[in-house]
Amino acid sequence: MQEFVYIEPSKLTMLKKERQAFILHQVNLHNKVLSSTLCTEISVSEDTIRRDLQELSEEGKIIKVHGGALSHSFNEVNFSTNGVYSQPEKFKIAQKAIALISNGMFILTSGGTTILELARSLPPQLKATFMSGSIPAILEYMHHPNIEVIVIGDKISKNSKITVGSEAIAKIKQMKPDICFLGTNAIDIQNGVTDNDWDVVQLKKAMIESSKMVVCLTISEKINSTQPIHVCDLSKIDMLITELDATNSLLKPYIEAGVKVA
Amino acid sequence: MQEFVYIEPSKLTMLKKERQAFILHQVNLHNKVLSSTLCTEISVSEDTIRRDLQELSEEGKIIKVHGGALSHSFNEVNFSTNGVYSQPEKFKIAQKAIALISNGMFILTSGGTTILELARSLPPQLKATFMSGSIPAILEYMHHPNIEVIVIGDKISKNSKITVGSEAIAKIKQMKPDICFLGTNAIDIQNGVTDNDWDVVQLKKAMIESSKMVVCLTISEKINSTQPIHVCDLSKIDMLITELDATNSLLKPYIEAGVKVA
DNA sequence: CAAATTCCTGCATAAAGACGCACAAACCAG
DNA sequence: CTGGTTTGTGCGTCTTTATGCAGGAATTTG
Repeated sequence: MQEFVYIEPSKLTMLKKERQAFILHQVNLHNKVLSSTLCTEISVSEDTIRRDLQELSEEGKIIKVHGGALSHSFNEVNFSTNGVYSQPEKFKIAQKAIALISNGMFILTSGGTTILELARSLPPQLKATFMSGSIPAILEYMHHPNIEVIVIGDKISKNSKITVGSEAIAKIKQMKPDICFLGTNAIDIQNGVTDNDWDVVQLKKAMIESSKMVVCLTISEKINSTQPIHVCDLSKIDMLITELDATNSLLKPYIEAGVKVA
Repeated sequence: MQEFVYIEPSKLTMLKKERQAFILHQVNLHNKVLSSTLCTEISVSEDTIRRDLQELSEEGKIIKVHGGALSHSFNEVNFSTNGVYSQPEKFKIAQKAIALISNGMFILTSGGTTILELARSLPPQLKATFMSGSIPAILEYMHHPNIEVIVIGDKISKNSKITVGSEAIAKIKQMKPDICFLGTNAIDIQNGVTDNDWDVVQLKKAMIESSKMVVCLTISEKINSTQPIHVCDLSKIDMLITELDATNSLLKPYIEAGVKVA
């Protein structure tokens, strides 16, 4: 019935999931998409696009608005460093993470709000070198009196506010940090650490490979959840830090898998 | 001001949320916006702006007043409010600088409050690539809807809030930007451009060498002043932008020395 | 107080969304 | 293979939303 049945068999395999992945990628890339452009790009009806946006929105991956969709970075006003929503969980996580840091260490960090909380909570007397490509995190490190900040340069990914690309990865590979703190979007037993932004995943992979010790920070909410793109197996993780007590049953499988927990 | 000739009417569509995010950003930065300015900037009717301001005001994000809106003074953004010195002049400078930029250009900028004002004033429709090592400037570029941002990585110099060092210089040398905008600390006829931070000077030298066109931005107050470290001779400068009218006698010697003035 | 903005209230219109329905393709027992 | 079920997609119709426009009211300003 539809004309595309005969035109391009390769495009025929543009399944729903595939299409949604494409849309999500576009949103993450450009921070916004218009339904109209999408439907010409993918050659489907506006209805289908709308349904896709609807679903993605229900999954919390994008924000649907009249005429298209936006990435989350739009209404998350984490730009103002004055803690709008003070999150006690993240504070707790930050405290545990800080306990791992000693004077003179060389620390590599990813982005994300948990890392940001860590950055804010660093004790003023701490002397260390922090390296990151996350602009918000760099801002925080910069305010600290005794911390040296190394910026990883490359193109900025606007939605994650972090530099991504081959230059960034190459730079990371030259380093051998004592600890790598990873803000973690999803972690589970089967798939290990997963994420939803391809560029960020590449970066995290490099960070994990380079570092002497890899520490994942995450609120318990994200434990046992999965995102589409694989970052690393559990075996690569040295420690998992959540706001939970180490004895919490939710963490037990991870301990059994050989991950330290704090 | 300059006009942006726009070929693609489809891309002109700015989603409501997007527009409001932009407005909110402007309000937070400048602490005030005028409806009239906004409606020419975003190219929508004044009515739409008013409705946006209305909604943002109802959400408590701004304070609507006759003729525009104000930011909540308690929610201060750390950088914008640390007493930007002589802002009206810098705004004027920024406007002149923006007139030089066209869609698709690759722009290199240094740091400093004048550059920051330039970054804030970039019209939302402008599509260009900006490269900088200045964290505050990067923050601004990052919030712009259509600008790609390349971060120059290296160690952060805390007092100038910019990345400095051999890595940064090496990176700059690989580039060939269309325009280089230099925030300028001191300039005079005999010594040309001078500055007071060794690392920053090294960086600026590299920027000047790499760029097709070098534009110095400075408030007139700094004209005919000298700093200890030499950056470059006047001959390297293609254009000097101040808040003054080009006919001002203060600028005459520079014009005679072959520097364009705006 | 008068002139000029700016604001508000409808209203018109075009675009986008929601909902029901049809139909093809895939899926799945038997 | 077959007949039923599920799923995905597109098409109409109707509703909602967004935006601009026109006027009269309200306000700032000199």
